[in-house]
Amino acid sequence: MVNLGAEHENLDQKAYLILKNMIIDRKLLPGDKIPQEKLARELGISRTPLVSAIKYLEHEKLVEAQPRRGYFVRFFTMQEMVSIFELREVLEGLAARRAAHNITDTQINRLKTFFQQFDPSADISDYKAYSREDRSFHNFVVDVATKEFLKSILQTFNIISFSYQMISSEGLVRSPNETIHEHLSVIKAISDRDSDAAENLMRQHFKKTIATLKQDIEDQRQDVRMRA
Amino acid sequence: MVNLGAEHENLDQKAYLILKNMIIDRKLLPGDKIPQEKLARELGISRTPLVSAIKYLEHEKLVEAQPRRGYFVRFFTMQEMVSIFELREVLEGLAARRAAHNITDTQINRLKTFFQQFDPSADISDYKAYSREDRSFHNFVVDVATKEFLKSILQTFNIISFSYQMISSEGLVRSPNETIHEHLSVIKAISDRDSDAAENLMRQHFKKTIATLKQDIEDQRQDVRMRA
DNA sequence: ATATTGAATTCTGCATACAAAATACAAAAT
DNA sequence: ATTTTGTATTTTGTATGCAGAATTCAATAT
Repeated sequence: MVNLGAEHENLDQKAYLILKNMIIDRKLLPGDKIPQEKLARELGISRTPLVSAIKYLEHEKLVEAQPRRGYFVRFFTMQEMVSIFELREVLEGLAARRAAHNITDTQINRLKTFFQQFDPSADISDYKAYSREDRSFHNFVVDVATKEFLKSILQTFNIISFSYQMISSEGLVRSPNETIHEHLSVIKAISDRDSDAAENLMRQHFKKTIATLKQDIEDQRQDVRMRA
Repeated sequence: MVNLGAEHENLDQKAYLILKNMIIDRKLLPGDKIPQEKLARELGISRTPLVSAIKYLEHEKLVEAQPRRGYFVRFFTMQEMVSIFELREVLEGLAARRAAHNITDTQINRLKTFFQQFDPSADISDYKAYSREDRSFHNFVVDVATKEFLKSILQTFNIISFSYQMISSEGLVRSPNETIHEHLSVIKAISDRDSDAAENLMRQHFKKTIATLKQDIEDQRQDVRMRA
């Protein structure tokens, strides 16, 4: 018998994934109202599962409810982006620690391939590719850490970070040539199964990003809302 | 005009809070199926907002969906409880750091009143009162830290910890006489606005609890499910 | 020209309806 | 006595219906 455990994926879930992607891909921009009737028609479903999906996203803080007025894609202020990175700092710090503790030899081999395509001593100009690798790398660490709760929370914040691409190019706060050494050192610590180092290095990595973010806010000195 | 900003609280939200309390108060036990029709009738609402509420709780991992079969109050294994405390360690560590940074003089005065009713040198026997104080204290720190995301995530895990009271008496993993000194030292660090110390002490506090939890698991050496 | 009012329209929040799936249970078969 | 089968009942997942709130927009007043 094939695929006994086949997921009965309901419309909620489908609508949820589609909506989420619309936000990530910026088909829906921050501030936009979510047109229930229209969207439901486009997706060929009724409002019921769509509303369900919207409420998932409300819980993830990607969407904001205005009672009796509707649901809107959320704005994030720079200050909120700092909060998100602070959360990622401690959560991915924990993930790195768990990963160092749990990782298998096979996973170590895979881990060591991350960022191999980039030469740290040269000028890394393909921001898009680097950004993609960055995202995969962080997701991989979380996967290895393998704690359900941690994973589900982090997915949300990861998405927020990366979906706000306008912070700077391709969602990267700092340049590849600056971060690649940090990435490589985290990879080394996890591969060495050194939990303490893994957590500390990951946190340092984020602390530096947060410092840069805060500096950017200082430099701009406006109450900049993060519309493109 | 009075209470202009009155919240238009919808039935979703009401049902959500009621359900959550039913789980915390153990009116609904882990493993129990959530009876939609019956509950809706009891609450005097239709299934629509109730299902909405249930799905909130599913997202918070307090409830588990079995497609086409219904929703069930989740079981947590001891291992999962350890994961939850690991999360609380890093998240409340961050909260303590932020609290030390943000706290006002008024808040410091309030903070210092926590645990005053207990004498650290005597034998603290009222576990129930201590447990309540413990919970208020942790919530207060999170409130002072005041970051929306952090707060909303932590509320969930706090509730999971405390709703699983059977771990030991009143949800306390360790005895009051053991933890009160740690609580007082966290209070001091935050009052002194020493961010680093606040984070470290809070993390140490949790690390010890986690160690005790793990030891308990060793001692029991069974795949104990956490039904009362 | 701008502000105000009020009817027409749209949309939300909730209840209800209903088909398909799951469950319970009784009767028949082993 | 246990297992199997078939039927009745319950419950889920989704669509639809509807009252009332919000919004729009044109007509009137300032």
